[in-house]
Amino acid sequence: MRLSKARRACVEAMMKDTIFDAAGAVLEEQGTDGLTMDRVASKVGVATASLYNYFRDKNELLQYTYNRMVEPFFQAVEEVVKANAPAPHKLSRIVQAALEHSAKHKGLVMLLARMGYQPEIKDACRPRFVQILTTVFEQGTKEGSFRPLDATDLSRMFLGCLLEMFDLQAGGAPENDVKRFAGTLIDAILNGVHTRKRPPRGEASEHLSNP
Amino acid sequence: MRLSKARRACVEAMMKDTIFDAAGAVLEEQGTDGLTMDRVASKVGVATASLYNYFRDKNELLQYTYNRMVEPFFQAVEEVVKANAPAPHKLSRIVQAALEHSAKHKGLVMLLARMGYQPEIKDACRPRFVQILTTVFEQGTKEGSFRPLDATDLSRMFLGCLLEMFDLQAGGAPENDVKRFAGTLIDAILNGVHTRKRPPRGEASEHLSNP
Amino acid sequence: MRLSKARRACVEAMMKDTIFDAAGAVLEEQGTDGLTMDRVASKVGVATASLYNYFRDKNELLQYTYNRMVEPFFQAVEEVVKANAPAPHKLSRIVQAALEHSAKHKGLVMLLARMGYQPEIKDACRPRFVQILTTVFEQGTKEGSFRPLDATDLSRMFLGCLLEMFDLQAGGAPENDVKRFAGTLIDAILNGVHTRKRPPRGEASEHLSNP
Amino acid sequence: MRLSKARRACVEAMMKDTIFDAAGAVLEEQGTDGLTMDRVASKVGVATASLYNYFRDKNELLQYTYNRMVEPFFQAVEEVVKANAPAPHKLSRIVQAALEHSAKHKGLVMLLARMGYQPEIKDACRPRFVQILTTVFEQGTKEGSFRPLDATDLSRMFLGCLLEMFDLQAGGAPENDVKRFAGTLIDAILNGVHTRKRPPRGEASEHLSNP
DNA sequence: TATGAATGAGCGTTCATTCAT
DNA sequence: GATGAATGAACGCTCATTCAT
Repeated sequence: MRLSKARRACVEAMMKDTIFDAAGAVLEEQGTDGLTMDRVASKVGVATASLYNYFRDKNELLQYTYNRMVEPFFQAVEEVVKANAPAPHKLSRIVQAALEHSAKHKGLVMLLARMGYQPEIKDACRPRFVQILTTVFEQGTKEGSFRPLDATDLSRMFLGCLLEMFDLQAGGAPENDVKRFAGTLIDAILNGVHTRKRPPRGEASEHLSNP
Repeated sequence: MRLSKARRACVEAMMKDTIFDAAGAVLEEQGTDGLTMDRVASKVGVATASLYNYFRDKNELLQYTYNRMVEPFFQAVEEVVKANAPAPHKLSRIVQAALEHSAKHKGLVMLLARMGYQPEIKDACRPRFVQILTTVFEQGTKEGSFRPLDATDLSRMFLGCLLEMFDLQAGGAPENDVKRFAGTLIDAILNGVHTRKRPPRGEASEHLSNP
Repeated sequence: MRLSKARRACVEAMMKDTIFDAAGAVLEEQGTDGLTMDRVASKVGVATASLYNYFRDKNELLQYTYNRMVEPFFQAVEEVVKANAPAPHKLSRIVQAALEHSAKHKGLVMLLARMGYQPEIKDACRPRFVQILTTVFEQGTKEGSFRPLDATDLSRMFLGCLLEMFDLQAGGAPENDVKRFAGTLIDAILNGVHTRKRPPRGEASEHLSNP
Repeated sequence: MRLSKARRACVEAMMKDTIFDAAGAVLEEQGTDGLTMDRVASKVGVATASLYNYFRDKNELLQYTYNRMVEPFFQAVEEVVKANAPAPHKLSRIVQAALEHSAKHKGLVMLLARMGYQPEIKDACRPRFVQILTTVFEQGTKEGSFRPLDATDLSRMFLGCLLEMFDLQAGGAPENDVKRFAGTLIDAILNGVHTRKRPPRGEASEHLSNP
């Protein structure tokens, strides 16, 4: 009986696994809008109603799926962040992690590329990712290697750039293009696009005057 | 008969205008997902079926609407680009234009914030915008004020950052936050986040080594 | 064009008629719980979705159907009530009207027999009917032919008895039984069940003492 | 083995008890339509499937539940009926019993108020109650205190009136209104609504002439 | 006996699209 | 060209019931 309970939980977890896989597959094949309960169920090989034994409603299934799909990537990123390394290095490691994970899972890419617009995905992924990135930018500022810009703003920018990278990948761009983009991204974010003779001093404000 | 033909075209254009306005209004009121043919038609004051006299299907209507909706913004951007000014200046002017236009038209923001994921919107807006930006980055490189990075990559990055700005706005962030983000964006893109003692030289590549 | 508009309205009204008939038929055959949109549509011979061109949702269709179903009966009752006649006479005329209408329309009977419990039906029918009856009882009291009892209470009682009569009919009781019930009902309500030697004087209160 | 059989029966009876309680609770909380097998099972604390070891199907469970729920009320009524008292007195005692029991158990009221329409409830409760009432009216006639009207018809009328009282209660009417209704009910049924100078003699028949 | 799991049948509703007039 | 009407194909979700363990 004690064992039985554990086994039940295990079986349930496995079923959730299966559903997750199916949802991922449907996501890859049909896109975010094509992710219907019917399709997931049919991919799993069960009746649609059965899904409701594991998830209260579609939204719960989505949350779970999205979370699990990005979880490995987020863990990789968090590992990078926790490591003992200078902030700039961490940034490029994060880009690299993104590159690796998205190369493996097309679904993840489609998901992240759409992180910007679907409420369910945003709620599931965005705040966490922004926060992770923020710690890196704050670290960089503390270290003295980053200028004292708003860390949240920088995180969002960085996220926006990463999403573009995912979009590039989702659009079927050749691997080399994506890698080059990753390189440009890191370089530009860290060093700026300006050619530089001397350190900058509030140059931006002279460009962006208020109307 | 020739005249009649012209008049036909004129009337058709006017009707398209009206439909466009209606679609914009629906977009603002109901959001991207609420943009149904029924609602557009009812906003126009015609029968739903009538829309199909002007657009083959919903997608065509969307393409048209999205294109026209971003047109003023794109024109403003293109004006900036055509002007005689250094590239860095143009970039901040573009951000400013984005800020102004999105402040005026809620629909535009919702639209652009979703440029990242909806195929219809992407197809309608993205290539053109990327191309416009590319000319600016290429100009900067020619001028010698920008480092010789891949202009397309930079454009995408910049676009990604702008989309984040739109998302911020679409999410209801206070105006000040959005403006601060705009400032950070320009500053970071131009000057990089690094504190700098000496000019950079391929520093990124040492961070982003291939696995 | 003017004509066309009128014709449109007419056609729509006819369709509502048809739907009404179908709903009535389904009601008779399948009962209140069996009254689904699918069944109504299939009875009409149109697609389920088509019903939504005439009614916003199921509830609206129900309201309309219920109202129209009881309307002839209510009108007959109201005619009785408006007539120049003593209240007791009106009561028996109302019973008679109920008898006649329910004999014709089995659906009406099922409907009214269930007036007591389904919110949609209650809302559609009950208040109006109670109010009509109330005026009769008030008239009786004013005339001096009815004792000064609470008119609303009496209306409810009377309604309760009528519903029983409908239930009898809905249950398939032979016509004679129903007629006998009608007679008993009127007799008992008007004269009471007590054998009487002397006029009553608050006799009820001595029976119904508060706990 | 004989003992085991008895114990089995006992355990089964206890389980039925528990299910009954749960069903009653669900009924009170969720209403007649909310009475699903899932909810009952979860209230009991067993799996839904387990309910089917005690009841063949939902209907059987409902029959059992409804019967047991009204049992105390019916017993009180039967006690009144069996007592040595004049029929009129018994009627008001029955109303009083109804008042008391329904005041205690919201579920009972919801149940009885719907006795008029739900087949399961009707089958479970109605025939028995009508029969009980019939004996009272027959007694009254034998005693000479009731006029020789059809006892079954009177029972149905009386039942109809009681259901209205329950409906009043179920609708949330203030206690005073319900009590007043009870008083009016007894008074009107016993003495009629007519003001009376002389004993009635088949007056109703002159009102209700056949068409 | 108890139950976790599965499921078929059904429901109300939405929406892009078509077609005869 | 305009449109009222119709519709098929989905979709998310519920629930009584079954069955292997």
